[in-house]
Amino acid sequence: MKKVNNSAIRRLPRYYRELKKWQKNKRLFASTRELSEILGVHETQIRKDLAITGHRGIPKKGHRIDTLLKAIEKFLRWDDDNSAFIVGVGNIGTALIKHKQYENSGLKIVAAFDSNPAKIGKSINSVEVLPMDKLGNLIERMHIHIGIITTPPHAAQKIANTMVKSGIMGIWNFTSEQIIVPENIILENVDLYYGLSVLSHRVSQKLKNK
Amino acid sequence: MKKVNNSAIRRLPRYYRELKKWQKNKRLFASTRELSEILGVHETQIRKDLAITGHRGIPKKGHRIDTLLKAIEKFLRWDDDNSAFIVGVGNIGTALIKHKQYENSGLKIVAAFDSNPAKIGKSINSVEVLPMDKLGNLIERMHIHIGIITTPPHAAQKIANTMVKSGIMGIWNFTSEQIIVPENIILENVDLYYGLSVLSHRVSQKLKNK
DNA sequence: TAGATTGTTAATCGATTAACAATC
DNA sequence: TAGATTGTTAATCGATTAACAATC
Repeated sequence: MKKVNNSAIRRLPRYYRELKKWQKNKRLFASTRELSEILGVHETQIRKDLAITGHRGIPKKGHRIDTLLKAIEKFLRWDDDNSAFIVGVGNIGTALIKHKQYENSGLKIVAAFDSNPAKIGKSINSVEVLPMDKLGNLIERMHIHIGIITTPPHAAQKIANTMVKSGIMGIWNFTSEQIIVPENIILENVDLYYGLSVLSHRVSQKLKNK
Repeated sequence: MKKVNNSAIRRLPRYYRELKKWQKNKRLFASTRELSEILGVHETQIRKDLAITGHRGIPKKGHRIDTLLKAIEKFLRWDDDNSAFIVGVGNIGTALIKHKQYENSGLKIVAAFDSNPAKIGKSINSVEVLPMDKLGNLIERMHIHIGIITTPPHAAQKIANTMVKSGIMGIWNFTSEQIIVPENIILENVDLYYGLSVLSHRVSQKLKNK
């Protein structure tokens, strides 16, 4: 089993988004040098990252943008069935649902769930909001593999349990709750405040040295 | 100049949040062993991270929670003036404003800005929404050091320019736009979709191997 | 052809983990 | 005291960067 380079996988969508822009401007080739300058990622790093997709560049010209985009899509399995359910239609949940079409991310949010009766039955970008008690059943029936949790933290563990029991394979957790899942379940935690401590620490440091 | 360990700084708030919970449950001491088990961070890692705050644990007992919390606050300068302005009162912006009090993050959002006249004048959690044209002026007058950008991507660079010109020192960018700032400005980019590619890649991998 | 840009191997760097003496 | 837990030094690991031959 060849080991996967998660750092590279995380960076690929950034390249993808930038390349999409270039494509819109009718450019045909991209050199890692230019990507490097704009994205602030080391040139060699980008070459290695692109290498994992199997795409080959042409010396002196760079990478053909159209085939490279396809290679990234293929490598990240954006053509596969990445249907997901989202639970919690608050601000973050709504943001994710609304962003889904113009972020090229390979994710398809097919339904939303909320416990608030005022929200149930409504649609956001044609994603319907359903009552919580349908969650488990629909995961099973629709063979959904990815669950997104954007509820208040206290509700997160219970929802995760339902998801796991119904056959979800990966959970994308936006709450600050430390969710516990069986070992075979893939869990990605998103901490909105992750970078803040570094930012404020460095700003304070700078103020002090003035 | 001793070098700062950014990885450790990013992890400290996680320890902090967990310890706060323990404190609420009237616990007085915390061992790195227990923290390690709950947070899934290596025991030695936690010891090293806590060491940068200068706090010392007691062999056989662990760290006194109350003094440790204070030490983390002090190290991360949460007592300093971390007043910030936020620009863009959409879903993400609103989420950040609403979360501000119960997330212990040392950040104080003191005003919001938006270009939508329908939003101007309103308040979210007693944070007033002001018109965009007041941004630069108020940054200067109120000596704000941190700016948060939660607008659509296309507006981000212009706002960053205004912020920089008015004296902002750190920018927390939630848009997918690659903002360019002078070298002396601290920039933290948040990519909501950062972990998604790894999640969906691993889920696809798993499905294939079934 | 000459030279720009590639892909890859080797070297460096930094972060994580292991080992262990110190100590309440 | 005995032993649990600390803080730190050394070893490992993985990711980043440098160097360079290959090639369109």
